[in-house]
Amino acid sequence: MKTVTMADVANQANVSKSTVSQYLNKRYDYMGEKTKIRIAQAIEELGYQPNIVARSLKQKSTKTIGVIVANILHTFSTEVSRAIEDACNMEDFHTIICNADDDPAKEKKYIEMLRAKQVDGLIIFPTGNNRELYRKMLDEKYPLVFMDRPVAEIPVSSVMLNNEKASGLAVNHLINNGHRRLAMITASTTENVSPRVERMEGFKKALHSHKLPVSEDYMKSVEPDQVNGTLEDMWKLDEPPEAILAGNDLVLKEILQFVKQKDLNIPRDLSIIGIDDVPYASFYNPPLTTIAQPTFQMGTTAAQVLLNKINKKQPADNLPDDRFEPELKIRESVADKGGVQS
Amino acid sequence: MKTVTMADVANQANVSKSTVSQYLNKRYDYMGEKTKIRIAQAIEELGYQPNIVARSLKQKSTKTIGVIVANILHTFSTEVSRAIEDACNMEDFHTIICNADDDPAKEKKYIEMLRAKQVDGLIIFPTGNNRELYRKMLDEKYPLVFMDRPVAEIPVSSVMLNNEKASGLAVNHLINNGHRRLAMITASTTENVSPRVERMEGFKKALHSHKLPVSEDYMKSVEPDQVNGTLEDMWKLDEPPEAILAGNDLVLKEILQFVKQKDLNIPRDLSIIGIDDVPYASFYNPPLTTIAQPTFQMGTTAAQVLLNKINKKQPADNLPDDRFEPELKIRESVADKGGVQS
DNA sequence: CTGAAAGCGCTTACAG
DNA sequence: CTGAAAGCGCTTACAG
Repeated sequence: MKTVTMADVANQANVSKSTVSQYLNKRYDYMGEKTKIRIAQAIEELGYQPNIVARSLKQKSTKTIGVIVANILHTFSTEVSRAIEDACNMEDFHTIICNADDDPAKEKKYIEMLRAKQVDGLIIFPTGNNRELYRKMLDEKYPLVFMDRPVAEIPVSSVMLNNEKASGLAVNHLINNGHRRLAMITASTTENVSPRVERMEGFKKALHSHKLPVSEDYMKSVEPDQVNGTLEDMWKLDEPPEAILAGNDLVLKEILQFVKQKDLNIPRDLSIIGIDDVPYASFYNPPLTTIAQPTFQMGTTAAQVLLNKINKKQPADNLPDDRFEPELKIRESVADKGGVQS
Repeated sequence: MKTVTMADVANQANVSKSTVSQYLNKRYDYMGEKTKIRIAQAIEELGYQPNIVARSLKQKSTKTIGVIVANILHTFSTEVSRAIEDACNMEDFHTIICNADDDPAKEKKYIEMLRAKQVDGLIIFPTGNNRELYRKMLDEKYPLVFMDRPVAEIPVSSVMLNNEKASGLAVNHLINNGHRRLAMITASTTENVSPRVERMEGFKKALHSHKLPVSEDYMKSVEPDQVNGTLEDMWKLDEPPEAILAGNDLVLKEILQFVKQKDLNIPRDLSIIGIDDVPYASFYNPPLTTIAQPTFQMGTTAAQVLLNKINKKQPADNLPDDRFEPELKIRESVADKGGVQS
């Protein structure tokens, strides 16, 4: 299994390595027709495949980018990653996806590993706790874009959802259908993960603007494994909520499990809206009303912004953060209690 | 952003590049204590990060493997991929995942791309239509393992499910619960994709062994977008099936959609079992009885077999194909019609 | 139109 | 205990 190299091709074709290289890179400008043919034949006969590692070393570009996802278990992450991959493929870039598992230490390890592998740029769903590292990359002008979350004081372009609006859309829909006692559960906000904070804020604001009371008992930010206990507590209240907004897909799953365990009927006993249009939403019983994120657009945009930075088409992080619009997908998990349609 | 190289570190520490390299590779055998410290300091001060691309070129090993999945939309693929990643991480190997999208042309492109990138080995969920390429890799003794499917006449170790047993488990469970009219739908077998064929075979055999008639009207292998039409046809029969076995997760999804559209009740009107333990199985309404594949084990095994080949611990493809055992997860989508429990 | 030469950033016998 | 030198497989000015 001796590998055939460019030198072998050059020999076989009776030209120099330089010429073979030109040929491979389609710089045919002054190349003789017969030379081309000889080279093509030699490549064919020897079954030559260029060694990209060698090329990368010389060119100082690997034509690949890294993406570090905070947590691959979210459908959001997988969908966005796929969109990034597709967009990169269009431009002949490859993609290496890593899962930080919500662990800043892992995130750091992956950033270093990917940079050691000389990826040309990074799209990071930041855990938020590697500020020095982010800062260093910014200072070095290393091509970087954040996804889903910004990082305070690190002015790097970030591709994000309009999170407040996402909650607003849900609250409006619920209120328009006659609901009054609305609850919301998000994942833990202890790390100050901004989408969770913003979604909760949006929830409060929307309640306010409808002149509804905002009760702390109805608003919880907890770890997934505590969602069940949290719901138990709510159900012990004199007035349990009539509707609940799940801050993301993992929370939704826990809520659905609780509903089953309590043998509640959706939407008769409880209306549900989930942020993230989970894959089973349309064929669940009942079909689930959700707030969809435009994952495809978001991934595509992130890839384009990064590729522009890599290609120096865009000098700095001067553009405003992109905020993408959520979309309400009305299905059947919200009861019609005779509210006003807006 | 001038990158700092090993030469810079050597200068700073007043040693040669060789010594720095030794240090980095922890070959401390004869290294002076003060030398070590000087090098460590220099690395620290300069913020030096080794360039893995350069190392790979020299060492002719990238410490990364590629995995080419037939279709990333299957939960099976994503779960197995994650297991492979984890197993590789343990051994300090990286993983690049590519999605062939059931398209042999894409598969070929990825094989070539990954080999050009000098990955040390490949795990392929084969589409089956690149036999010459597979053959070539076998001949070159390039480290390779197949997942999910074998390839006829290409004796490369393949990690697979015991597919016949998977169907058998489902049929037995259904019959034990008093069902008689059993149907099965799998994805298209036109490409001779063996798991689909084997699952259908297993279904037939199990029926036989229970002395039940095998009706062609109840056994269909079609593309996902034809599942709905196929079911419509079955429901026009004088006796539609009482129970249906979904050959994989994508087929299951289509069946569930059909059930909803026809407003059928599971399991009163129709019992369902799906091969692949889909993530929503436990909290669907009703919870879905499934046949689970040991995806974690399968991925881990594939990674280990490949890593062994790469490390030459294992000379050839002499080991028998691994067949992994499916597991019946009894939940609530199968009616109890008073059969005999086995 | 094509080739000789230098160099990308490492590693690795080998010499001392 | 450490260094000089060659080489991994390419690309790219530059010369002719």
